[in-house]
Amino acid sequence: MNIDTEASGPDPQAPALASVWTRPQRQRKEQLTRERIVAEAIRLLDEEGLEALSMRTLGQRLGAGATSLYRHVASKDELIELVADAVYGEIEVPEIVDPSTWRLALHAVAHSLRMAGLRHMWMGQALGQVGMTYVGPNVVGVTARTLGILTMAGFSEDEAAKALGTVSSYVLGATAAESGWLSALRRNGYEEKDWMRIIGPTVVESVADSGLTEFYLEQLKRDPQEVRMENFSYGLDLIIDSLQARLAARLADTGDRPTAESKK
Amino acid sequence: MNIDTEASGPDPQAPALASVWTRPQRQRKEQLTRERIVAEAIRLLDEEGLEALSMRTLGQRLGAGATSLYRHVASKDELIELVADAVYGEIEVPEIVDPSTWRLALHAVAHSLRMAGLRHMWMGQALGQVGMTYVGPNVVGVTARTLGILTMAGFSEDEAAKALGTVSSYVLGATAAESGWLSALRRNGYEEKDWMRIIGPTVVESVADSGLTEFYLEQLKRDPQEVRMENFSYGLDLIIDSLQARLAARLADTGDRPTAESKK
DNA sequence: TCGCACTTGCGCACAGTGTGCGCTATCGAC
DNA sequence: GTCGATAGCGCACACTGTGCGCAAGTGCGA
Repeated sequence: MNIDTEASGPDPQAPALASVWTRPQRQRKEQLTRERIVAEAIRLLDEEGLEALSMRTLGQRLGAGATSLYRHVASKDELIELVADAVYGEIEVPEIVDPSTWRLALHAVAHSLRMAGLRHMWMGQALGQVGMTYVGPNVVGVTARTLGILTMAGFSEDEAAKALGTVSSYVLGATAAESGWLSALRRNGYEEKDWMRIIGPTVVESVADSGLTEFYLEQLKRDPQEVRMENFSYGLDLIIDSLQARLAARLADTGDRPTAESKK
Repeated sequence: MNIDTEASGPDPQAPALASVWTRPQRQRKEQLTRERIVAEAIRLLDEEGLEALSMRTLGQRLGAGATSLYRHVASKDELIELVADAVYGEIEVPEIVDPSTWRLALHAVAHSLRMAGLRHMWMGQALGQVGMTYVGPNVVGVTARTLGILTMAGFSEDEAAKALGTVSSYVLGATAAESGWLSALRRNGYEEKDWMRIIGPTVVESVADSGLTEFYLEQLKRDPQEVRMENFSYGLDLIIDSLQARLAARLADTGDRPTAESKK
């Protein structure tokens, strides 16, 4: 019997089949990889928020022990960096052909970034936790491509960098505030509209002596989502308008066509 | 002996003196108050950063047990809200008399906010953690006074609110990025200059295919602190310039003097 | 003056965290 | 078939926020 088992088994096909089915079982359990870990982390974060992300629960969701993750990820902070960079991978930077469309392109990037931030409402917290200036490949990619748009449009490299810095600071700040607000609401089980009705009076009272009450009361009647979008666009336009003015001044000085000098 | 002890003690002065010196000892230990807790928390945060703030160490610094703090503060999150609001208390909003100086005033508020954020480099993280849109008295105060400046200058309430939202999103985003960057450096024991020299080549390599290398290399030679300040001012001017343009357009339409209509 | 209610502080305990260490399987190459 | 490498895991440690119940002290009414 022992010999049988070793040689070919009682039923020659059984062990072969067993080994075929047991070996993949390990692999069917879809070996832990950095990609799988990051993907599942994002799913967990989207569902439960940043404070719910622990190595133990993440491991559990992957059918693995907590410490197994450390074979692929050096620390929780590193994982957060990876996850943040992955979100930047969702950002779309349009390939522009006509440099004069830089305005639209920049708009698109900004809105894409905002939408990513709102899809993953933990993004603001995560960036704060991790330093906000790590250099992941996707971040670098988005940055480089957007800078490309601006230099093609005629901005100097120096000004393009400053401009992009301004836009992304604004977008990140605004989006962090928005998503922080929204997730705070959700954590307390409120709907956006209800909350407005509850906190509204308090806010109004607080600023009563500034004579601003009517305006705030007016705000409460509108669709909050629409208001947020409008506010965001307002600020973005403010910045882009100024950029356009500077670009015009610059081009008037040199008298150059933008495409001629920078489109290599 | 028992009777002695009860009546007046072996040495009559000893117990009296003891009670005199032991009772104040409790009060000398400067009773725990919310203010003291918040102040010490800020000190701890400034010295050691957000991740070093634990109820136990904070209690220890105050000569108290960890759970004693909970008599004055509902939770750690609430403490962070208090601490964040306290920082807003450091912001200076100039009292303006001439409405046309709104530009300068807004500049001053923005820079004051940035400086507060850099003085307390944990501020960005804290705001992210706590929702960023809580309504503490100091936040409300700064907001209301700044809105006052803008409406006095001639902005409608609607536009003043949007404008302030834009500015503070930008400032918070930019400052969070700056302080995140700086504290990440400090955590790893680098000086700003050293780091630039270390990471510089990597960044340059990353964006090499965009042909932006010369510019980045140039950046590395300058004083980083000055560069950061310049970048911040660039973005702020971008926004304020646009605001001025909108205000001019608005006033041209109505033909009103700003002071006449809004100065109460 | 006494006594009582009430505040303030604290120790204990619990559940949960990130992560280092060392063991055990399994896999790929010779 | 044997062996080195590597992935995964259990255990353990130090540490976290915070609920609970008890002790000490305070101020107020009788």
